[in-house]
Amino acid sequence: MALQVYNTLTRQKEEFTPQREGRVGMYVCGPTVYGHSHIGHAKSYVSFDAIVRYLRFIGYKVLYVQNITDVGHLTDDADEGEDKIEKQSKLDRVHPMQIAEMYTRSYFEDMDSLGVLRPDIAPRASGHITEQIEIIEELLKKGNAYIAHGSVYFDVSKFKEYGKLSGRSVEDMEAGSRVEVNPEKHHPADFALWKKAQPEHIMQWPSPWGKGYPGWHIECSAMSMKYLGDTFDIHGGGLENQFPHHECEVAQSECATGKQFVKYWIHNNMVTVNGQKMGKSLGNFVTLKDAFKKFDPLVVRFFILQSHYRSTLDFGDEALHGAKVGFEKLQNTFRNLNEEITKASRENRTEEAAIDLPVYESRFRAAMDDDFNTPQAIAVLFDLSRETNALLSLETKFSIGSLSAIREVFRKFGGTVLGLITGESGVTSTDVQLEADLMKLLIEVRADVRTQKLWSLSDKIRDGLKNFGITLEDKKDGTGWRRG
RNA sequence: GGCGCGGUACCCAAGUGGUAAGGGAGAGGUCUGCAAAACCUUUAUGCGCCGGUUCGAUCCCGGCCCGCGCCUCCA
Repeated sequence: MALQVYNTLTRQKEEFTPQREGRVGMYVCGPTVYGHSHIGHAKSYVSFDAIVRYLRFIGYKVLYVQNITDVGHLTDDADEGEDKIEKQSKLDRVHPMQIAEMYTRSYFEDMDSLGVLRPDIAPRASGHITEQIEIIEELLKKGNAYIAHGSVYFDVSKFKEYGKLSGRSVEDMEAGSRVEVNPEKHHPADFALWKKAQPEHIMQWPSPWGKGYPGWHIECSAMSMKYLGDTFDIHGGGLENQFPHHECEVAQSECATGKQFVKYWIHNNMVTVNGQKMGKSLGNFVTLKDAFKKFDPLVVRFFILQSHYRSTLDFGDEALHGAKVGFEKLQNTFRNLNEEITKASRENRTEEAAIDLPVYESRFRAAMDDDFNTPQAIAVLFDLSRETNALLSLETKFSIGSLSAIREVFRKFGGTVLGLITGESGVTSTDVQLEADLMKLLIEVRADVRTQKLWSLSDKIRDGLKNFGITLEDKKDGTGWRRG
C-alpha cells in the first residue's frame, strides 16, 4: 500500500508520487514574526514535522523550505492596513528588523522544544525582495498585473482558473464582500503585489515603480520557486490561508511561469479553545511559552499528534492532562525496557520473547500511509506498549536480543517518525552522573531502612524526593526512580 | 448570502457497508508494608435527529437540527 495524501486541489486522497523519483520538494508557510508563537503554530508545525519525518523515513530525500515572514503582512484587508512587523516595532520603539529577529529566535526556540526538526532552508521575505520584484515584472510583462499610483496589483480577471484551489468563484465573493473596496483596484478580488510606501514607512525598498514594499502573497511564490523550482511537490499551510493567500500564490505563480505551481496542497486544521477558533485577532490565544509552564513540550506534541492534522483540535486542561498521563505511560514502558536491557546485558539469557514485531510495523506504516494518520499510529504504539509491559512483568527473563528488537521498533516509530521518544542517554553530563550516584545511594539507604521495617523513615525519603519532582517505584527486584 | 467542515461513551479522539481503535477518567481484581508503576477484567446494543437505498448503515443518499471555519489579518 503506497502513501495516500489528501490533496486540497482535488479534494481527495491521492497516491503520492513526487515529480522526481526519490525526492520531495516541500514548502510550508512559516510564521509572521511579530509576536510569540502560540498553540496554533504548534499544531501546524508539529503536523508538518511528522509528515516530513515520515517521508524521510520511507526513503525520500526531502528538501523542506519554510519561510519567515518579516515584511509585507498587513494588519487589515490584504491591501490596506499597516504592516504587522512595523506596527509592533512602533509599539516597542525598536527597529522592525529587531522585532523580526527577536520573534524568529523565539519561534525556533519553541519549535526546538516541541521536537520540530528545523527546515532545511528558512528564507526571510526581506532577503528576497529582488526575486519578488522579478516575478512582479514578469506578471506586468504578461499583462496579468497593472500599476496604480505606484502600487502594483494582480489582475484576477486575467487568470480564469482563479478559485480552483479554494473552490470559490470571483462572482461569489463579490456578493459577500464585507470590506470596502480599495478604489485603486480594478476588481475587488485583485490583490496587491507591491505597495507604494509613504515616506514615514520604515521598511521600504527601491523598485521599478518607486519606493515601496512587497505584498504578502508574493513572498511565498518567490521563495518557494527559488529553492524548489517552478513546480514542486508539496505546499503546506494552515486551512485559513487556503483563501486568499494560497489561491493568490497559485494565480501569480502559474501566470508568471505558465506551469503548474504545486502538485499536492496539504492544509492542516485549526486549534480551538472551548470550541472557538483560536486566533491572534481574537485574543484568546495561548502562547507556547505559557503552555510550557504547565505542560512539557513533548506532552503538547503528543497531544497534537493524537488527533489528525485535518481535524480541529480543542485545547483544554482536561484533555492536556489526559495526554500527559498517556504520554508518560509510553515513556515508562520505554524506560523500563531500557532498564531491563541493561540488566540483560549483564546476564546470560537465552529466552526469546514471542512478540510479532513485523505486525506492529506494518500496522504502524499502514496508519501513516493513510494520509499521515498519527492518532492511529500512536494507538499501535500503545498496543506495543501494553504487550511489552506484559512481557516485562513475567517471571521469564528475556534475552538482550529480543528486548533490543522491541526497543528498535519504539525508537523507529516513536522516535524517528513521531519524535515522541527521545533521550535515553548516550551522553551523560557530570551533573546527570552525580544525580544518578546520589539517587543510587539514597535508594540503598532506604532499602536498608525498609528491611528494618522503618516505614515512616522510608516514606519520608520517598515523599521528600517527590517534592523535588522525583518519583520512586518499589518493584520486586529493586527500586526505580524517575523525574515527574 | 456564497463556499466548506464537523456532530462517536464522563473527557480527548480514530474508524469501517456486516455490527464500534487508542488515551484519560471510573469500577473490580492481581502484585505490594503502604504508595507508585504495571498487568487482567469491566464501562457506547450505540456513533445529532428523521426518512431512503441495502440481506444489513455509525459509515451511502435526501431532509432537518446544532456547532465551527473561510469569504478581512491569522498556523
